[in-house]
Amino acid sequence: MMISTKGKYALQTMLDLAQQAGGCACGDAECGCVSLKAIAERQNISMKYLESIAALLNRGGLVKSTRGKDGGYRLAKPANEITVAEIMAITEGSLAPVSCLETCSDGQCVHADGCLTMPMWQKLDAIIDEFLSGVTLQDILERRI
Amino acid sequence: MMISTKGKYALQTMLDLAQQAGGCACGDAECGCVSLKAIAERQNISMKYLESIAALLNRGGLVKSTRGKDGGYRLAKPANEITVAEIMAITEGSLAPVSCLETCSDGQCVHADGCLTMPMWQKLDAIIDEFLSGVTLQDILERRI
DNA sequence: CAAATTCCTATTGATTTTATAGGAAATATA
DNA sequence: TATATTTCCTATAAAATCAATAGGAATTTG
Repeated sequence: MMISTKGKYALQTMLDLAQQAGGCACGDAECGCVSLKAIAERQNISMKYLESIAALLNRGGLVKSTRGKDGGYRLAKPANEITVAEIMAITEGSLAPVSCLETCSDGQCVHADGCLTMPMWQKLDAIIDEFLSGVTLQDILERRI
Repeated sequence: MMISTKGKYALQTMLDLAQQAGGCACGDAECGCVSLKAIAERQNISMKYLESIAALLNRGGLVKSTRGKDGGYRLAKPANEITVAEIMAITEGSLAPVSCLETCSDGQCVHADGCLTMPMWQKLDAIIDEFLSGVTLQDILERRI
């Protein structure tokens, strides 16, 4: 499996934030602050687990957080500027199809020269990245894909 | 990671078999029988682990085996008719990018109707399969990719 | 001050990966 | 027939990763 529940939950969370934008309890239509509790309930995900995922998205700059009562998360950019590739890169670390792809790029593989299969893995990696880089949250919400 | 060492070793093994075809110790130019011991040494893989991988390839119909002294494995089809997709399907079970893709196809997911992301995962799955189905052992050996 | 929320660190249980071990069955050759 | 070599089969184990869970500190609103 390429994408674990971590990446899957992260995408669900980002989509939830995009959908709920402007519906914050604070009354400010511009705010769009959504608490993890609300997301966890709607998406049926353990809240404690979601906390660790939200922390990744926060550190990765995809969401902004507000602490304290009535706090929560909101998207750091418009939904049409956030791609699935970004979300996966932050939560899954890497989507490289084989682990040695990164070792190879880093020049750490001693067999890199004679490796017959690396060009194929590199191309597959590029194809996957190209596809996911072309899908934004907006695309998914509008069912354009 | 999408492809574990199991799939990676399986591909190495198949390439090794394709390269050594005809070079069997039995002297028969048509035989091409290669022992796991030889493959394990050349590819630097644990022989006992390779045994379990070879068993998968055998049951999957990609190789044929001969038991006993001077026995070994050989490709069940010409190298230009064996695709990487076949090898991965047999050794990795599935390359589905998310686990729920299969659950969804089986009609077991109760949220399938409203699922926003499934169409994207299905398309990604199709793209990956399409690519790997287009790469044969021969392509890799001739460095056509 | 109370309630709600994010933030932080540590731990745990389950699953998967990556083998290892020991021997049974088959085959070629001397 | 005996021996060496090889595939075949089942069981076990060590290590890594995944998927949470737990407890509380820090922050903010009212």
